[in-house]
Amino acid sequence: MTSIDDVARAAGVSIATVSRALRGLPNVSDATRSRVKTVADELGYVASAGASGLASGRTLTMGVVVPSVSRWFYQMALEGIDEELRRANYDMMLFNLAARKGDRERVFHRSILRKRTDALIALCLEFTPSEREQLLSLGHPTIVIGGPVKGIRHIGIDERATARAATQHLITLGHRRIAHVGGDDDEGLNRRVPLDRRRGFRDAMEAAGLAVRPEWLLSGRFSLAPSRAVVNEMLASAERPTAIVANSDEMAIGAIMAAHDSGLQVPGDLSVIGIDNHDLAESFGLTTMAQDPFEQGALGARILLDDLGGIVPPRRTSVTAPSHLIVRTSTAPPIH
Amino acid sequence: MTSIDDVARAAGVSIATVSRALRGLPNVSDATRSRVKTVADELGYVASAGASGLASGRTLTMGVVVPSVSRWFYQMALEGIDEELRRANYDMMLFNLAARKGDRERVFHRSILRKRTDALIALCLEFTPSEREQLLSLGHPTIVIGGPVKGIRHIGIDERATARAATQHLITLGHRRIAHVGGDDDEGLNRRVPLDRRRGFRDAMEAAGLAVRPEWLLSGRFSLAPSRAVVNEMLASAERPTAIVANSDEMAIGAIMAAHDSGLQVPGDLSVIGIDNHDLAESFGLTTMAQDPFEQGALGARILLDDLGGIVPPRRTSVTAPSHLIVRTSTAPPIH
DNA sequence: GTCATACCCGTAAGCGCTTACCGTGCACGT
DNA sequence: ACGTGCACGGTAAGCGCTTACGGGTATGAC
Repeated sequence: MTSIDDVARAAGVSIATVSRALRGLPNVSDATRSRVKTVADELGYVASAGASGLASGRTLTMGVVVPSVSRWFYQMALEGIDEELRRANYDMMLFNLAARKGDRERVFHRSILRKRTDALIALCLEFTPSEREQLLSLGHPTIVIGGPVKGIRHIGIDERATARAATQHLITLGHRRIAHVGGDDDEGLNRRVPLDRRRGFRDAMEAAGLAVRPEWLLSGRFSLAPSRAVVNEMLASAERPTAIVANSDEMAIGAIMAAHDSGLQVPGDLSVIGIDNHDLAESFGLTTMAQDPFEQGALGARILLDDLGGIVPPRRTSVTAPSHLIVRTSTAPPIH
Repeated sequence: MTSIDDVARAAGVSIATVSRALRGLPNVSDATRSRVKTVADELGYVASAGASGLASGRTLTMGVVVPSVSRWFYQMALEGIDEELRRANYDMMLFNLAARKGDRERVFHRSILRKRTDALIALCLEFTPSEREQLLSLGHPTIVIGGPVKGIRHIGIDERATARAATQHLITLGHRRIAHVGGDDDEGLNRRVPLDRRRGFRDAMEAAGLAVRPEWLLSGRFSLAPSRAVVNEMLASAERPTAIVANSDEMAIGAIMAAHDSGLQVPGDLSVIGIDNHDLAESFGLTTMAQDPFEQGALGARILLDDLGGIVPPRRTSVTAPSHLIVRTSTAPPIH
C-alpha cells in the first residue's frame, strides 16, 4: 500500500506538505498543491483513516446503534442519518444491539466504547444505568432517536399526544367502542414508546368519557402477523369494537387483514388507524398519524455534526418531531 | 480518556504487558493478567481501535456496501452478516452507496478505500471497471452477494433457474397465458438479477412452447406500488393472463392487490407467484420461490472471516445459494 | 555448581498520519 | 541598506497501540 511517504518522495516535498495539500489546508502554494494531488492520484494514494484518526483525534465516523435493521422506522432513520453523514464526509459504523442480552455488554465494550467514533446516535434503545453512564463518560456527543432516555438529548414525536390524536380521530367520527393494539416490543427496546402510546389512547378515551375495556387492549408485538392473530381472536368474540387504534402501521395492516379474515368491511364494519405512515400505508388506504423517521434521523445527525463542528455551542435541548393525521380510507363513521 | 499508559502505571507493569494481558496472549502469568484486568476495569480502560489497527494492521472491521437499507433483501443480508461479525468480534462499517451518481466516487475514495476495514462485502451492486480495479487493488478479501460481478467471488441463488422454476410451477398447474413483472431497479444496482430472472421466465415459457407476449412483460420497479399500478393497467385490457410471475414478492403482492382492485379472485381468476419469501409473503398467502438472504449474508461474512483468519487458504470459488418453491394459496390451476 | 531451558516481562521501534513550531526566501516600506 | 512581515514548507514530536527482540529469574538436568 502506498503511504504518505511515497507521495512525499515522488512529489519532492515533505509529508507535512502532502498532508496539508491533500486536505486543502492553507500554507501550500497552488503549484505545489496541484503537483501533490497529481502524484497522489497517480499512485492511488488514499490516506489511512486509522492513522489520521489517531493523529488528529477525529475519526470522521459516527456510531449508530440500532436494535435491529429490519423494521421500517430504523431503516428510514438510517437513511436519513446516512444522508447527512455523506454530506459531511462522515462514515457510519453500525452497531446492531440485537436481542441477545449476553452480547450486549460485549458489544458495548468492545465496539462502542473503543473510540472509533466521534459521536453516537442511538435508535429506540433502552439503556441500563451502567450503559448510560459509560456512554456519557465517553464524553462525545450523543443523541437518542425514537424513545427518550434520561440524561441524553432526544428526538422523537410526542408519543402520547400522537396516540391521543389518533384515538380522537375515531372518537370524532363517532366511534365509542374502540380497541387498542399495543404491546411490548422486543427486549432491550425502549419500552416507553408503547407505554406512552397506550397512555395517549387512554387519555383520549377518558376525556371522551369512554370505557377502556381490558379485553380490547391487545398486544401485537409491533408486527403484522401477531397483530393479525390477536385481532382475529378479538373479532371472533360476541362483542366487537367498531374501531381499532394500532400502535404502528404494520400492526394496523394486520388488523385490516384480520377484518378481512373475519369477513368484515374496512371501514364499514371496522375502522382502523395506525401510527407511522409506513411505506405500505398508502397501498392499504390506511389512515394514520404520520411521522418522519428519515427526517428525525437526519436532524439527529445534523445536530451531532454541528456539535463536532464546534461552531455553535452544543444544544442541550431535545426536540419534538412533528406528527400529523393522514386520513385515507380505513376510517369512517361507525354504522350503528 | 485513560490510555494504556495509565493502566500500565497503575498496575505496575509495562504497556506491553498490559497489551498482552488484556488480549489473552501468552507470556503473562495468571497473577499479572488478572491484576491488569482488574486495574483496567477500574479505570474503565478500553483500547483505542484506531491505535490497535494502526499498530497491528488489523482493524477488526468489515465494510459492507449496500445500495440502500430499506429493502427486505438488504436488511436480511445485513442481519446475517451482523450475526457472523459479532460472533467473531468484528465491527461493521456501513457504506450506503445510494442512488446519486456523483457521491459514489467520493464515497469510494474517501471511505471504502481508506483502509478502515479488513474486508469488504458488497450487496447487489454493480461496479464500474475502475471501481472494480480499485477494489481489487485494495488487496483485501472481498465478496459480493446477490448479483455476480466479474472477477469477484459471489454468493447468490441461480437467478435464472429460480425464475424458471417459478414459471414452471404455473405451467405445471396448467397456465398458458402468463405475464411477467420484472423491471430494472434503481441506478447502480446489479442489472443482471432482473435480466436473468426474465431470461429464466423466457426459458420456461419457450421450453413449454408458450408465447411470451411483449405486452405482458411489465416493469414493477421492484416495489409494491409501481407493480400494482402496471398490473392494474394490464388487467384492464381485453385479454388477460391467467397467471403472473413477479421478480420479487413485493411486486407479487402488488399484483395480488391489483387483482383485488380489478375485482378478480386470487388464485381463482389470477395466480401469482413471487421470488424471495419476503416477511409479508406468508401473510398474503403468496406462493413463492424462497431464498434466504440472511444465510447468504452470514455465509459471505464467514468466508471473509475465514480468509482473514488465514487458517485455510482463501476459497476462490463462488457459491450458489439454494432457492426452493413454497406453495401457498396464491396459485392454482386456471379456470378455463 | 554449571548450563540449558522455560517462562515472564520490559525495551524500543515502529504503524501512518497531524500539527505546533521554526526557518527560509521574498516583497515591501522606510 | 536595513528591518518587517508574510507566505511556504520542512522538522519533529507525538497520537496509542502492537510486537520483535532481548534480558532476567527460576527450574531442571547433569
